[in-house]
Amino acid sequence: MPDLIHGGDSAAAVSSLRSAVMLLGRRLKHQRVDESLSPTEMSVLGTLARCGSATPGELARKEHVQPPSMTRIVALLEAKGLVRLEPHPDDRRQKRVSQTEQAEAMLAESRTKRNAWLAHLAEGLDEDEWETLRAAAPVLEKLAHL
Amino acid sequence: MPDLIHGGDSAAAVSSLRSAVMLLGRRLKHQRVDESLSPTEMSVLGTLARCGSATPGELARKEHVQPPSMTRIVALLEAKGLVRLEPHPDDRRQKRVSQTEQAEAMLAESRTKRNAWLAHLAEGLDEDEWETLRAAAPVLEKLAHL
DNA sequence: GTAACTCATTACCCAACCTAAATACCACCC
DNA sequence: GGGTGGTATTTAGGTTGGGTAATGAGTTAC
Repeated sequence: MPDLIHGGDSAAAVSSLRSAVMLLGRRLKHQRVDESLSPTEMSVLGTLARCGSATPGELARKEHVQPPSMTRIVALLEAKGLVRLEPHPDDRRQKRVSQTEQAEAMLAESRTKRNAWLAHLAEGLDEDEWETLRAAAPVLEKLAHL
Repeated sequence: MPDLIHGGDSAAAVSSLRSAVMLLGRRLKHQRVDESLSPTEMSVLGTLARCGSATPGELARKEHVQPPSMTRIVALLEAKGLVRLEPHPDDRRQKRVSQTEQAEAMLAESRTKRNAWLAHLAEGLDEDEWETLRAAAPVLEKLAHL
């Protein structure tokens, strides 16, 4: 078993990580900024904010969703005016997706509300625990994208 | 804004945490030990392993799921022989749910497979990053249950 | 003993994915 | 240049894991 490439008791950590991530994910689903936006739609907007613009296929890969799902998500976002669709300059099969100014504004508002919710939750954590979490956030993000 | 009860730039951490948790959760959904078991069903078995036994209502609260959903989940688990249902000794409205030996065996196997998957993923992480994650796991779990 | 509450359940519904197949396009080779 | 294989997106249809509302059975308080 190639499990203990990293020392110690990773079994417990993995198990704990898995259940915590799933549970937190379920709860986060209910904490939407805009009721009409699904968690994945939010996530796509976040990705676009970081990457500038991308094709539907790229987005599907980054979000680990199948292409047809991304098509629908992008279509919904466009209908809400949060995303712009342009033809790809080099390849007419592809499209370029980029966020609108409206999306930026919404993301800002979103960040504020999420902060409030998580800060409220984090009141049950002491300063050390929160610091641990802050350190882990980027690692978790890296792991999720591997 | 009651966001900065803890110093620094929690906004970025929160945002990062949220998207990472959602993305990882989506990927974990596909990494099932037993194809016929949903993530929440697995989670319920885990909870039962820790707590011994519980009523459907207690389980629903712990998993942050509505009671009717837990009824269905428990029924499915029972049909698969992973869980036992007994009448509650003191209150005939309630029931006691406890895991079977079969469930314990499955959980053990599950732990092995998940380890393999996550260890594989974690090969993209260096030792320090993995250590950070190990430290964060219990905190994340605490947070998820707050 | 009845009113009010709680636990579990039943019946029905919906959202967010998926797979398979179709369409449009590019790139290579003869 | 025309066919052939491969890729990007979309369309169509299905599954699943939850949710809400309403019901039934049992308990507790008055």
